[in-house]
Amino acid sequence: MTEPATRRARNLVHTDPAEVSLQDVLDALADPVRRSILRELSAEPDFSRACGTFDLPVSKATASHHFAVLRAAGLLEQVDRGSRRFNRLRRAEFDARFPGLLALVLAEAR
Amino acid sequence: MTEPATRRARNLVHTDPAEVSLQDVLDALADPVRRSILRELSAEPDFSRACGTFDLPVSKATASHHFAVLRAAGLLEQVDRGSRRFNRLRRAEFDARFPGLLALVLAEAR
DNA sequence: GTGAGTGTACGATCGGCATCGAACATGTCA
DNA sequence: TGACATGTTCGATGCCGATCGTACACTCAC
Repeated sequence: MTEPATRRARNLVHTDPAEVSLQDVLDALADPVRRSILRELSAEPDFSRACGTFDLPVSKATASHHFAVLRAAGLLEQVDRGSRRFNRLRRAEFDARFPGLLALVLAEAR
Repeated sequence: MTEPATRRARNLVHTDPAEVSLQDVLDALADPVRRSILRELSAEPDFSRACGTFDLPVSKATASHHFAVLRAAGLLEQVDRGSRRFNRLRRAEFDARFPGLLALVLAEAR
């Protein structure tokens, strides 16, 4: 672990999937916009998509809120590169905590 | 399939778990009262518990609402016996539609 | 430095859902 | 028939979360 380079990165706090409650996870996954983020994220390599590159039917402010909820639920990891924030789906860790749940979301039709 | 005996039983409509959307299921499972119903139900034989026998922190009207939501989500089957309505957890059918999901709910601590 | 691009924080609004009491419907039993 | 028990329906209420516009913070390139 090296020191975070930028100031933004220092304020980025993550939640360990192992410490997330089922309640929080279900609340996070109950929103269709958030599930679409997870599906879109699962289709490409880790940290290849910044928040702003997602095609979402909501405003920039709302999208930011959804990313924060997903991060707090232990569903994704984010890193700052330049002025952008890149995302990674925490497949293994999350699946270890809630086996099969992520698969259901990613398999959802649409 | 025989004809329903009572009038109430004739108005009892069920939802096939195979036709339930992930959205509806997540909405149903996002409520802690509903999850407690499922857990309590899983601990005893099928159709051994009537709606009124559950120890829930809500009024009679609200409890009735929760049972209706669970039934609509394909999570439980109900039969009328006398003036009571007995419940069965649709383990196999639901697990076939959403593998692993019910297990997570039943394993929830509390 | 300035400017543009990216993302967050803040405050306000809005809609939907959980909740309730009361009335109603149904069924059982005396 | 009456009294009682079980469960649903109805209308109203209150709260929480999704949503937005705006302002702000940060980073990079020039």
